[in-house]
Amino acid sequence: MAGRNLVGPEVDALDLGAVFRALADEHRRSVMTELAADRSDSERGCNSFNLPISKQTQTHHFRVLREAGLIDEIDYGNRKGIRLRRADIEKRFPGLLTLLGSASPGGTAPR
Amino acid sequence: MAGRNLVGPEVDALDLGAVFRALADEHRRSVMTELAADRSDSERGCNSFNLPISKQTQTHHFRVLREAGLIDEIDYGNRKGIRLRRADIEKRFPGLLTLLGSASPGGTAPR
DNA sequence: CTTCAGGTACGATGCAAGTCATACCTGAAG
DNA sequence: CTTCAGGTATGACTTGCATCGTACCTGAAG
Repeated sequence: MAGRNLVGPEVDALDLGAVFRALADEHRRSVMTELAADRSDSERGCNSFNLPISKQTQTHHFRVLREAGLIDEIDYGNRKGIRLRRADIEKRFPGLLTLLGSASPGGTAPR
Repeated sequence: MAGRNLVGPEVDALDLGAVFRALADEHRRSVMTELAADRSDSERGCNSFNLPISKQTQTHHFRVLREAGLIDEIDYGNRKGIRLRRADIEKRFPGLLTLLGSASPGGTAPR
């Protein structure tokens, strides 16, 4: 079976407040930074991020990211796929994903 | 007297987490959106934003914005000036201020 | 069928954050 | 001096949120 896409907000309904609230958490931001860095936008598993938190908390965080409209969650029943909504984000909030890359406080020019 | 500038973090020390946490609040984000919209970057008074909250809470919010490195607070003793750190923000997080402009969920083209 | 791993639902807990009340400080104007 | 408006400090309250424990669901492999 192809898996069902769990619902998130439409492109036009994306709220900047929800996005900032979602990105305010360290763990969620690290997930988004990883996703933004991978330009192939391949679907990833939930535990491919090595988050140092319990699985219930991971469920919570991915839900927040989805409800903010940042990722898609594909439900396969006993496992789940994560995909970045790059096109939608770039359309609604251009530059946001680039911003996530310039996170490290040593910045874009380490040398 | 010229007024003393209250201390905030240096440009290189700006933390994206603190910035997102600061912008997660509605009131602080509205202040930042107003500041970002004014390209003259003139110094503004604290009560020129018409925030529907008490003055103690306003003190709190401006402090958070300053500690995140987003604004400067100039202390005149019995009043205070607010100035956007546009250059620093653009240097460290290019595109962030533009992002604040595309906030409204009807977007850049209301009509 | 049973077993097992990945994921969710619900509830409880602990902590951070937004809010305001009271009291106090600061500088300008009478 | 006194008065007054803008701002801050401290403390209390309340809400939101990140976290986890227990229990349950789902699909795949024996």
